[in-house]
Amino acid sequence: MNAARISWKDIRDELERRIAVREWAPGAGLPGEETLAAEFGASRATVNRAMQDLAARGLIERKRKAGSRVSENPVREARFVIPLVRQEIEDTGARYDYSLLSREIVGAPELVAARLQIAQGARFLHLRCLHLADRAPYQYEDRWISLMAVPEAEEVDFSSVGPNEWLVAHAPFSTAEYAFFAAAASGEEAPALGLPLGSPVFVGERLTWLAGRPITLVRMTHPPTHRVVTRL
Amino acid sequence: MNAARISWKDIRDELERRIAVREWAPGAGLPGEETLAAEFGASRATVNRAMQDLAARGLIERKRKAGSRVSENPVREARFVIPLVRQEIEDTGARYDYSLLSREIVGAPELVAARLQIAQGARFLHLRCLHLADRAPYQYEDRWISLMAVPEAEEVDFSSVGPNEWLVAHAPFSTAEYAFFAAAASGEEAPALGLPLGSPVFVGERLTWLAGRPITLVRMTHPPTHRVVTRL
DNA sequence: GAGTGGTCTAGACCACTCA
DNA sequence: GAGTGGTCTAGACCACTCC
Repeated sequence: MNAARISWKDIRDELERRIAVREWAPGAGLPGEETLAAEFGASRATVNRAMQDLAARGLIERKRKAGSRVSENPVREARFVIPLVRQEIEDTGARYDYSLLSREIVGAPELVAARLQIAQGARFLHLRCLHLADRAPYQYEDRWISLMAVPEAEEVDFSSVGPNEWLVAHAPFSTAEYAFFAAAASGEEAPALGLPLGSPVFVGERLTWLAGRPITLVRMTHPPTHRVVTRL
Repeated sequence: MNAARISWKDIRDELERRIAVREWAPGAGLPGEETLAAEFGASRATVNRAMQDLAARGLIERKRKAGSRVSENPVREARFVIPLVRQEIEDTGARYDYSLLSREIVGAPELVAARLQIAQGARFLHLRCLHLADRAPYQYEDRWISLMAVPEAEEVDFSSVGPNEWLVAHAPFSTAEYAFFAAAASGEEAPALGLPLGSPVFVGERLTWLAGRPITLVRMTHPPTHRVVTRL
């Protein structure tokens, strides 16, 4: 035996290289798995693994009978990690602080009910919190928790543990929707974040469900210095 | 034969269900692949495929010798599709229009050079464009193209084809970095988008390289109605 | 050292889709 | 109908990591 057995990652990288240098132009067909397997001296399963990876990232499109081809419009996908605020802050080496600004049990207002597709007036726990990085406001959190879905939350005092952390540990979810957008700092957000009213803020909104039942809705507001970054 | 052979997706879904209903709590260990294979009446490779999928989505963590365990902090990953503006607009059924606002060849200013990690003053094509959806401003594009990396761009008149579309078809890239953030509309952006100066805008910034050489830097500015949405 | 996941192989059958 | 990808199997060896 001389060389190490070829890995599916090697094959993937080589295929990716050929696409990058236009050896296979966009729209052009790739050789079949069998052919490539022979070329690389690997089994078809290994080639398949490599090509599945490329397909999953949108670099190639695969169809039975038709074969594989380089995507015309590389539907590039960006992947963002969505960590807990605390982790996010501590990972930068900064000190994390948390404070609960308000806590009340109320019927869901129209806006919240509509967003979660439930009846207006359902009992909810409404929390307002602030997360700080090195004593500076990092994120203002406005959260609604369905007491129908998570009744235990009613007994919890969120003064020392953030609702996100508590929910992660106590309430599983099956589906989530996440949205990013820019907005003007509201009369609640601006003072909490120490910004002038109407400043641009970066907002992340998240909704989660378990088996169709809404669990929580949260609006996370960041100062305009905040960036969400990813590499492709 | 009675039942269809079990699929790795079936196994994945079943494992995911057990995690969702806390049959396996966060932090708890999962059975080994061999055990699960026996339970499901499948081969270890099939179970492996299912578990790899869960691991890729951050639901479980896997370690040799230690085994697999349910993630304590489900490091949920969000995946966003990054389409061409035109596609993005036309997919909503809206009419797409494009206009070139300015085109000039200049040395890279300090800010751009720093961002791309190149020498200041390198020759760049600087374009300013506007993309409209149903006649309304949708995205203001401020783009820098390295003429060293893409010399053909110098001959191209971008009055009818957007630089993004042209680049996708003519300039491959190997690495890209993408960032989202909120900002206040600048003196260039505000009038182009028909917004008051200083309005909150949603900005996407993208840098691409081919084999270490910078190709293009683009800042895409959207009105505050813009949302980037994803489902997990 | 030993257990668990990571990966490869060779062969097989199936399912989708194009012609 | 036939070609190509999708997937499963059974067995094997390797690599990492914990003890």
